Amino acid sequence: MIHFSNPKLSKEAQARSQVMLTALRRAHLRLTPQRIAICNFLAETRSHPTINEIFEAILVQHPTISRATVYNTMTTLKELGEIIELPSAAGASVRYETDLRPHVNLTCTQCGNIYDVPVDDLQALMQKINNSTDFLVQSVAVSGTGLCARCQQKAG
Amino acid sequence: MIHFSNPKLSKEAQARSQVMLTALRRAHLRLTPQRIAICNFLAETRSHPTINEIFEAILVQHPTISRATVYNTMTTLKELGEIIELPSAAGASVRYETDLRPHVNLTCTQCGNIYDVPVDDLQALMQKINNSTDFLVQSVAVSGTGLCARCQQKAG
DNA sequence: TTTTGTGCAAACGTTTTGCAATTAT
DNA sequence: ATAATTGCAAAACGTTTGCACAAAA
Repeated sequence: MIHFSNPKLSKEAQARSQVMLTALRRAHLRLTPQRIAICNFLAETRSHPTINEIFEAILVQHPTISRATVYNTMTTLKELGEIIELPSAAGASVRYETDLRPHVNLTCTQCGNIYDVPVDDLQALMQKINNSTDFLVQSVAVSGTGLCARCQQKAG
Repeated sequence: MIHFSNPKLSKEAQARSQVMLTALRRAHLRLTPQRIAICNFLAETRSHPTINEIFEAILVQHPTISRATVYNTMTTLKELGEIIELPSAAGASVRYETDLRPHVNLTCTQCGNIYDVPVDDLQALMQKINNSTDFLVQSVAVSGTGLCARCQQKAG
């Protein structure tokens, strides 16, 4: 099995990238340089990048990549369940979640940053929802808005 | 105090509309026919309407209203905290929540409908998040995706 | 060699903006 | 009277699409 290891990536990032690339291969999809670059980027970032942020990051080392390819790849990875498309506000770009563990996303209304918060009983909440309705729940996203620590200080 | 009561609205809807209109007046904003029509519509619907759905509904009785006015009014009502802008998926129109009680929104991936589910311990979850981070949480939205009962039957 | 994926450019739908005319206060 | 709001049209923005070319299998 070819591994496409990238010496610039940390061990953890390499592992995460492999998971995504393996998912692609298992689906009989081709491992193009563009897809590998995108998976590597997603594996090493801890942010919640937009399509454009991914595009610009990869543009540096891969000057011919197109936005359409980034869209295509992100849609594919989403369909494979390797990433989650975060719901977004009016007109704003969609952001992607690469940490698949159940947690809460807190969006700062001032600076726009998204913070991840682990919440242990999220699974219980999801169970509760599933038991109390005839709706077949496939995913639950808990997102909060407010002010991050830094912006609270600035605002006074 | 003028009440702009609309005989076509149910008692409950009239009351809900009044709450929104009062909020506008308290903010020293003007009670235009367009704003009144929008508040009346929001008060009587149990759906999660898009800008366009609101626009088309009001167009019937108010043929000169423009989409921009609907956008303006919804932004204003949102800033006043009278409605909530629901996070949406890529490219999709924003939908609005008029039921401000804490609950979960379940979006059917098949038909796109949004269902409201009351969850009693949502307040507790919000408290927990507030206690475990230095993030000042102002609102929490729990949204789920999956299949509604009707679409489960269709899919088999 | 076959089939999938890429990159480009145009199209699309939603939302925002600027401004003159209108209207609630 | 005056200040806010409307309606229009154009622009901006994110996203999707169609297709010829390139490249992975």
